[in-house]
Amino acid sequence: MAAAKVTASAAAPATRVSAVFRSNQELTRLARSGQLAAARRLFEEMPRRNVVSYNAMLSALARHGPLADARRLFDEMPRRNVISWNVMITACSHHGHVTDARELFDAMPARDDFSWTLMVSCYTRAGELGLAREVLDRMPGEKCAACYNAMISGYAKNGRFDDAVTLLHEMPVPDLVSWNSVLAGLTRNEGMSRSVQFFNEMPEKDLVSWNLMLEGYAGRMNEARELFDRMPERNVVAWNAMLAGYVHLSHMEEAYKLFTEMPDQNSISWTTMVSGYVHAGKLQEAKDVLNKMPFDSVTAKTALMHGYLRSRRIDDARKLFDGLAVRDAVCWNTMISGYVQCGMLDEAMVLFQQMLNKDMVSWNTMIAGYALYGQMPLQHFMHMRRDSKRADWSTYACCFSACANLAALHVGRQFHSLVVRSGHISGSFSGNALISFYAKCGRILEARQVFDEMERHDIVSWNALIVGYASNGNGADAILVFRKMEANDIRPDEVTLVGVLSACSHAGLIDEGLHFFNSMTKLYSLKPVAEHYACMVDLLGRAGKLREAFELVQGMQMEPNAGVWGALLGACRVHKNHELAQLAAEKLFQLEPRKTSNYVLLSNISAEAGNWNEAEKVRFLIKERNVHKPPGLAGST
DNA sequence: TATGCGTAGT
Repeated sequence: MAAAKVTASAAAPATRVSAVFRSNQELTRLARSGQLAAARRLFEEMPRRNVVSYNAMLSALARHGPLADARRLFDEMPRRNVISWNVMITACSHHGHVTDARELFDAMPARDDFSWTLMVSCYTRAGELGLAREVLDRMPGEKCAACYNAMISGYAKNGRFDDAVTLLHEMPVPDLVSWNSVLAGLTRNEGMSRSVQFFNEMPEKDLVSWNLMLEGYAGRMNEARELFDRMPERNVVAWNAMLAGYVHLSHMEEAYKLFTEMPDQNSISWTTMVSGYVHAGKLQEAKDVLNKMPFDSVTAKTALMHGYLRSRRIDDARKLFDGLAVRDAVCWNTMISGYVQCGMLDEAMVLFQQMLNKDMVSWNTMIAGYALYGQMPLQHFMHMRRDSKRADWSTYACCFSACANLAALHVGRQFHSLVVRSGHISGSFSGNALISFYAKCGRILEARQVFDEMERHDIVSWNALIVGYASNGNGADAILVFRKMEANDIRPDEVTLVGVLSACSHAGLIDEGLHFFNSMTKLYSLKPVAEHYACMVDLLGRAGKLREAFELVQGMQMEPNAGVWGALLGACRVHKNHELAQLAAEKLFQLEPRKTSNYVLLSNISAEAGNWNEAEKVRFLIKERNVHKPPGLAGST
């Protein structure tokens, strides 16, 4: 043995190096495609490993395994280079472990442009824009464009367009990616009128810019088509955006026509078709498309699995799941949630325990499932959560939000006592979730008690209490808390104002509401967003001032969203304004073509107005557009 | 060879 080793190393170091090289390539491939088990096996079997082997294995674990495993490998590595550190930071960032990411960033011996960019995007992803900006500003020398872009898209995603544009102009050479980041924020959050304006002002445009605009027109196919025809060139992404538009409207004939006309279809085009048929309730067609699909795609199979599960065809779904070569978190969660919705909690639990990379959705699904069926093996969950100790606050937060959404007061109380015993109450995360939980369950006094017992209050704590009072119809107390918050020198944010405005609305404080709304910008330098307009429409609507409400909507700087039209529609119902209801409903159907409650509301308004023809027409629309009731309420189908 | 994901699935 020893002799053979000596000969090998003396004979041809070059071949040995290339063997490691080849193994590394294979390892990288397995890591990329998510074949974690195979990657592990190869890594274990490799007679020699270099830093690249370790990095490849680390990135496989970072992307597809539990964070703890990645960390263990990172700590065991004989040698690390800057990429090892960067991969580890990425892993922490993806799992929401921002503090760990920062500790690594501070500890690393040398940083490259990548590291700085990673840290900025880690913070923006967590909504910590201030900290992200500090990192960007601290970056020595000439800052790279990617780092600026991470910050710009962080601002844009959070609706801070002025900051995004300001930073864009501070860049030595703003590239197209920077412009496109802002445009992406606009098309996804602000509606199209502002996007069009920005798009026209862009110094140059590429395919990404055009495609973002197309994506923004989703469901408004006349406008989309017009833009599509105007494009100087089209790639598969553009075609896919058009396809998604038709699919979004459940116009599957048109989608299919487009699909056959496309110059080339990629895996996303096929997946879009599969999911389109699934949402249209056409499972056979979905299955046919999937079978013809020349790519192996977890995403497409997950879509069909979802369809089966919605029709309670558990065995068909499970067969698909078992046949998957690569399983990511989404497909696990889909299968687990399918079991939960069918009341098969034991099966759900078995899968949940087998799942390696559980995320928030997995935990939420299981906890909500047990809460739904009135059981909750609390200790069991807490034991299981040991594998990622540091995320304990998030477990509690997610328990509380599950309980709150289900109004599971009793179970939530049990969690509360567990939190107290485990000492996690001091952190504001679980405390804030607890406030919201009690408030959502209508126990505002208990919410208040939690708030009073907390050591420190951040903006979220104050907001939770204000919104809590408001949603429980106690507008006066909400405003009292708001005044106290101001007295404590805490600067209100957008959420605070949503709470305050809805408090005024619930309490019938019209003048106060108008005052807060009109002085938002001046007093708190907050620009009203769609949610604030929705509150004001609600406020004016409740007071019977429908005309003022409608004028407010027409004067909006941004595209009114579904919340705004929904508030108007609700007000129309109370005050029996049939014409305006019709208009608001039309807008809602465009924005949320699949939401049953909108159709039902309009149908009811028409019926109450004695307009039976109209009511019948709306019911027909529901059938024609294949609008589905949400799963769980669907009964036996 | 390894790292900041334009479009798809919970």
